Amino acid sequence: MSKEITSRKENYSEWYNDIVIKADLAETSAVRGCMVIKPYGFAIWEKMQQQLDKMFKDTGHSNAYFPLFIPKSFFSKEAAHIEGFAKECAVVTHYRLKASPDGKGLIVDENAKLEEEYIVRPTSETIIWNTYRNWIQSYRDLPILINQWANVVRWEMRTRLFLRTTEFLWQEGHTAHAAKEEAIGETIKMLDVYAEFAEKWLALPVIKGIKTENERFAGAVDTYCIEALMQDGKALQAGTSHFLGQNFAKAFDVKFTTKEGVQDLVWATSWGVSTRLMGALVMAHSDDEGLILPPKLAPIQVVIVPIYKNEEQLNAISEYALKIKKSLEAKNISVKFDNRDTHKPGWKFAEYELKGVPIRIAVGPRDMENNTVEVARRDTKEKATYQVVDLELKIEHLLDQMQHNIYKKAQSFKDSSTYHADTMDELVKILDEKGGFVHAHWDGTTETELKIKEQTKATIRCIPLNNHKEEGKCILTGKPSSQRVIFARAY
RNA sequence: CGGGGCGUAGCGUAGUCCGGUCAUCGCGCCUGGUUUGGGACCAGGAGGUCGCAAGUUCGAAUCUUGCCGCCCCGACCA
Repeated sequence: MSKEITSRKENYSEWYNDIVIKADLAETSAVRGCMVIKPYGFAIWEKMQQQLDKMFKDTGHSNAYFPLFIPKSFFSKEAAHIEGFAKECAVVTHYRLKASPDGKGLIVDENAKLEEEYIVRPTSETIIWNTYRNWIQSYRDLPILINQWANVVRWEMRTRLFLRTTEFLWQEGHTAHAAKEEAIGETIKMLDVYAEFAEKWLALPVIKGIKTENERFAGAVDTYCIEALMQDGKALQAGTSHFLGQNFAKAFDVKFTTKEGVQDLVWATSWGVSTRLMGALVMAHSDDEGLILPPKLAPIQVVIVPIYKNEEQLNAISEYALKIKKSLEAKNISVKFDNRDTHKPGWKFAEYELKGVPIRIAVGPRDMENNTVEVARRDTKEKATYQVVDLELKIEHLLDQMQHNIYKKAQSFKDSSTYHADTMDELVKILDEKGGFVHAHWDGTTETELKIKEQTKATIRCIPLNNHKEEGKCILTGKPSSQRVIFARAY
């Protein structure tokens, strides 16, 4: 967390909420723990969706849709999975209301009690696997590579805008395969898709890794994840990809006939990212002036603000500005020309900075005389005067440069916030003073992991993929360890 | 669900201990004028069941009880 941020607000959550709300991304709703995603915020989510959807399709997936309600009986088939979600499910028990006898409003009609309750999906594995059973008979039916864009509900005890809301939007991929290796390949492939998306689009460096048994998704054999670091030194899981083995096939009796004519259980994966990515975006890049959006996700990439003294001047500038707007749009750059006369230029500058618009172009009479514009970039706050000739090429280049710069900045923050600890004291000291990712030896047991969590509030975020082997001793128990794992306090 | 804090105009707030011209101030909003290269200025104006309900009292934003909601910390979790 930068000094400016700490000085501005004692509490990081408050600072974060402040930006989310003031930048017009979202607000809390009357519904417990839910949020209203406002148009500007949703436009960013749509940009993410678009790109992810493209990447899913490029890797052979199709979209489909499954019901919001899951019969309770479906939900009680995979034991580990159920245990993981049972304590945070919204349950539908009735299907009708009636007028209250006292004449005040409505009450639940007890005569309309459902014979079997429905669970509002906390995730769709169960209903999807119940459906896949009917779709799969032969190896010829495999693989099934489906993604769903949906909302899910988890009745979490504690909620935070974007990071953990009761209802959230996400995509969940659910695939079925004939061979174990193929399913594992799919799991890794989608993890790579997420990592590429995070780095190239969110401008967010991530660590790809595998979760410990303790942190694993309920019902999975292996859970892979991408972990990102926020500016306050806390980690955020930004995406997961699970190898489900044959757990769901067993639970839902999904068998197929192999080429050799024998019955076998299918192999499964599931993977997802959610509106939590919006939270990651805010917490990774914002500064005290507000949001900083990577150009690739900015709903408005360039805003043109006219500076004028009277209507006549505005008309002249408008003509000048609209020409620029057109030339930029020809390069597929999204441009807003803000000619509102209800706000002054200074007000608009601050407003668009708060909203994270990457580039601001100011045009006034002085520029018209000189054939120039003033270009201000959000990430560094640098201002420069540009000649109008080939402006679209310069802006296009600048947007690329900014995308890269925002990533670089986050990366150097991540690098400088990554530490090694060889004792518990060191771990605690680093976590208390700086936060960040801490590489440390661990004996591989859940027991030790939980003890460390109890003492430090840090969890093992992941065991990095392609982790280099290194002999050492567990920082808690001193037992031998063959590699370091990543500890951090997390959201 | 535990611990802490809070609820007064669209937003942010003073006032609450010690009940009585107390409904304060700033931003925003409306009207008029002057302004416009970093959140303009002046003048005038509109806007409030003081979260809800009951109680104490001659009198309640203020005291009591109950309820509701929000924020932070914890447990839980993407």
